[in-house]
Amino acid sequence: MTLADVAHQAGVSSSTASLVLSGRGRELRISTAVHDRVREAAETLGYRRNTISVGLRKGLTNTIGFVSDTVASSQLAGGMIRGALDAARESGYMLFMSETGGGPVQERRAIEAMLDHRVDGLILASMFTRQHGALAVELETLPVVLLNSLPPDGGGPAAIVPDEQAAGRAAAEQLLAAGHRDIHLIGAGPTLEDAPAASEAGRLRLAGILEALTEAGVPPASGYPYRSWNPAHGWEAVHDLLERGKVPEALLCFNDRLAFGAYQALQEAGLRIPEDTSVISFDDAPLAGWLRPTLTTFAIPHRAMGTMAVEMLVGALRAEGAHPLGAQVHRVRMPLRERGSVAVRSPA
Amino acid sequence: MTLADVAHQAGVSSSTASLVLSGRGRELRISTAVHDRVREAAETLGYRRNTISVGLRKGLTNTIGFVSDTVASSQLAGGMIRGALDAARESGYMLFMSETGGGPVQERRAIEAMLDHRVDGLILASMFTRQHGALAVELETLPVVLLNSLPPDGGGPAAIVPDEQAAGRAAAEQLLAAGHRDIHLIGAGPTLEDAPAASEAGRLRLAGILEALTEAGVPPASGYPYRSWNPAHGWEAVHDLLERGKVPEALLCFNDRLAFGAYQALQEAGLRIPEDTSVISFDDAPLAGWLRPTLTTFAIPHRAMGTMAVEMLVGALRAEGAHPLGAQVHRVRMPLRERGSVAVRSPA
DNA sequence: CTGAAAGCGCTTACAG
DNA sequence: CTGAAAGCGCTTACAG
Repeated sequence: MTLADVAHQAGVSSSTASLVLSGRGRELRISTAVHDRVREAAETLGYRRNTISVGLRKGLTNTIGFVSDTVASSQLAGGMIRGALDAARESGYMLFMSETGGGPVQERRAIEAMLDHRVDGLILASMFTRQHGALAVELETLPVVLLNSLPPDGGGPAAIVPDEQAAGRAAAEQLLAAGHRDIHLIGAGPTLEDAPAASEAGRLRLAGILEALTEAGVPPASGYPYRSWNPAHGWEAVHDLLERGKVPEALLCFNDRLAFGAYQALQEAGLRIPEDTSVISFDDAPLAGWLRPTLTTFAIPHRAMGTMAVEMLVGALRAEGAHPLGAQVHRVRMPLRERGSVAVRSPA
Repeated sequence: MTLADVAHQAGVSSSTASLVLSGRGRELRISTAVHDRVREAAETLGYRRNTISVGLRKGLTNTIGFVSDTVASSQLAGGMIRGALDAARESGYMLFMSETGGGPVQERRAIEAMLDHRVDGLILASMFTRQHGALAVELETLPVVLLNSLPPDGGGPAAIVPDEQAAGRAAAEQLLAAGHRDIHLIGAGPTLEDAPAASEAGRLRLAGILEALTEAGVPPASGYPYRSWNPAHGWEAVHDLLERGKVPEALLCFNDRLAFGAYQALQEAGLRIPEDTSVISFDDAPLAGWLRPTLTTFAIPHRAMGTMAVEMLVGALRAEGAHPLGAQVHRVRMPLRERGSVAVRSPA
């Protein structure tokens, strides 16, 4: 079924059929009769426009490349894909997916493959918030947005990241407002220097936390920096804390997996959450809703970020055709999921 | 940079340049000199073949569509995407991703979009193993594979699913071999009728379990059927079990989330795993490795399944060009991850 | 208001 | 051994 078939069936030229079917018929004052005949022919023949030929002819493929390190397979940030996919569908774009595993060489190859397929725009997504390496020059010719990573030094494309620092502040403020003064940091701290080097999120969360605590005149009671943030680390930190003989009033965990480990250590010691110890955290992984009690945590707005990435791209494409996007960094608010792990402490 | 540019630079026609660059030069005995000149021109000009024009000309796009209900965003089966992406890269294919949310109308639309973009083959993936609904007729013209779902009644495309029944058998046998005779089923059972209607996995796991237990003359001590399998259900079941005053010897949980809930109830009651109660499960979610003790569970081989789907498609495409795949159902073995939650019971 | 022609960038018979 | 021509299925000036 080609356009020629439809045109023939409707008894018009393929130019006319093309005009009608692409919606430019009215504008060019094609008669209603012809209009209807073409529409009907297309309908009865079950015609569908061949996107490939359109792509070749127009130089635009209605296609966006989504290159990530391990977003799909790591099962932690699927929301970004969901948001991107939804927004793409809304705007009539298709998404090419690709995973690099994180290596710059693989990233380069993945991007080349995307370019070979003539994507109209490109999303470069990261599992964890980090600073992105230098980008290939070819990328200066089409709109690119960094999703969950920061532009390389010396400028770069637009970027979308969670507002980690604000969330850090908010987490500390949440505990302070609940009356806690004995606040332990699990994952980083106690000073600004004790942040995992590779983690932008860690650095910013810590900065926000320390700002709020300092302003309140309540320095952290302790800090347990770790390079990676898994339950075993959370368990270890809290186990150590308890061995020193003190029951912490409040634990500020740098992510939900650490909080899970903290739960385990607390519960093994017979302590109750939140009556004995309050816990607050970041990420809002599915886990957070499964814990007992459910975990109060600041969500990474993955889905909103994914949506935003596609919308920015589509906006740029519709604006003046495939021009590079400015180098703004968009920081998206991390919403608080208030659940059951923070207790209000009655003033002593 | 087009082929014409390369040809011009090398001083040959674009036919010749095409032949050389597509690797058919040797075969057609093009002179080494010309060969080298074309290669060099392509190199220095940074020529990359325009996949879109090739697609139009050949009618083949080197593209596979991956339509799922919620595989990427549910964050439970990311391995399927990973496997598919890896295999596609290996074979020089690109993957279009799309998520339908599960509705048949949305699925239909997603498939049409894929067809409009002239994918060479199609993967229809499900989050949970289920029977797939009827497929549109258009799909009879290109290779399709169902990933993690079974063909509709009356035949259909090839399908890849985990071998749930064998895993059910193996799980029961594992507990029996460890000397357990007091085995409680959490999630389905105690009889074959007590399976969640919508879950193919539940039905088959249960069938396998009951086969093995019946053969051993050890009927399940109890069964707790649930329609959905979340930690809260696991907790509830085990809480109920304990309220009846008995400490179960072994819990056979229908997935890791249920097992997590069982852990919570057991630990809140001061029971030790696996000393007091053994626990075994299915899925091998990331959670399984985070629990204390780590959870013994049968993994869903998501990644292998994803790889297999692409390889089958590519095989069919390379064989005799885009013919439909036979209706075999491939059942992939679910490997046991033997960890710390099952104890050997000394004979009383 | 509608049609004929050119062209997007390739590949593939077909000549020579 | 190499080149000229046609054609994949569209869209877009350009005529009329």
